Amino acid sequence: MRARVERFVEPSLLLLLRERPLHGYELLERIPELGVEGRVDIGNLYRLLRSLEDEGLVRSEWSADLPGPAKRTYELTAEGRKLLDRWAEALVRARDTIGTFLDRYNEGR
Amino acid sequence: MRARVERFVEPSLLLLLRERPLHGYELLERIPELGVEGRVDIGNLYRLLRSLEDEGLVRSEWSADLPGPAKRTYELTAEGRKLLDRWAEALVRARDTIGTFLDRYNEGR
DNA sequence: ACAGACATATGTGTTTTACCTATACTGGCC
DNA sequence: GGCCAGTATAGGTAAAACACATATGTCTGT
Repeated sequence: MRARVERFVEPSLLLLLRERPLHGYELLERIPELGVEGRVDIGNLYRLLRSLEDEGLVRSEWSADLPGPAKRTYELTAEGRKLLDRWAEALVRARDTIGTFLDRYNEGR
Repeated sequence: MRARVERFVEPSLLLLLRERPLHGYELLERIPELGVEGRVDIGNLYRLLRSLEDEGLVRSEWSADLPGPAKRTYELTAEGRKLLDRWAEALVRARDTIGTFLDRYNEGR
């Protein structure tokens, strides 16, 4: 699809996990709260979570206590928290950039 | 590199070409005006221009008149103009989404 | 004659994204 | 008891996007 802005899933996961530990499927359900456009692919979401874990940005364990299917609960590490802070800075800059773009767009009509 | 917002080159080309026809190398030089972070790969920029042309979003021809090395000058088509308008709408939504994200980020400190 | 800036272009490997399939547990319904 | 839908995690794979490198040719200044 054309005219989409991407790369928003990773910071969304980090922000949601800063608030409290969640498992993958819950993250999938909550991401729309943050205004992410289009559906997030669940397969890629699990892969992303595992790669974040490999890099020490999140930590997980199986939650044997919870009812229902086996759930892996993720929580943010101190490193992950730092990455979220860097994402927030990047997003502030991105918002400014978009503003500059739109001002110039609106000048030409 | 982590914590970057991407996918900004295509709308930038369309916006610059709406203002006036330019050739690839000029586009490369002007993109930073729009606040795009990081350097844009020149090879991919030429490829993107040709794929935009294949889709009828821009039109080009060799400018034999201009001095210096052979230059291919691009101009925006009506279709390209429409795509730019859709990009502008998408970017307005993206800016709002970033705002929502940052509000929630700042709530948690 | 050579170096450096201008200009376009291709090759290629990696990362990201989209789409599809597989597996398994649980609850409600008939 | 059998079935289905919803919950939950995960892998396979092809396409698209991106980064990095190389090739080719023109023109300007020294």
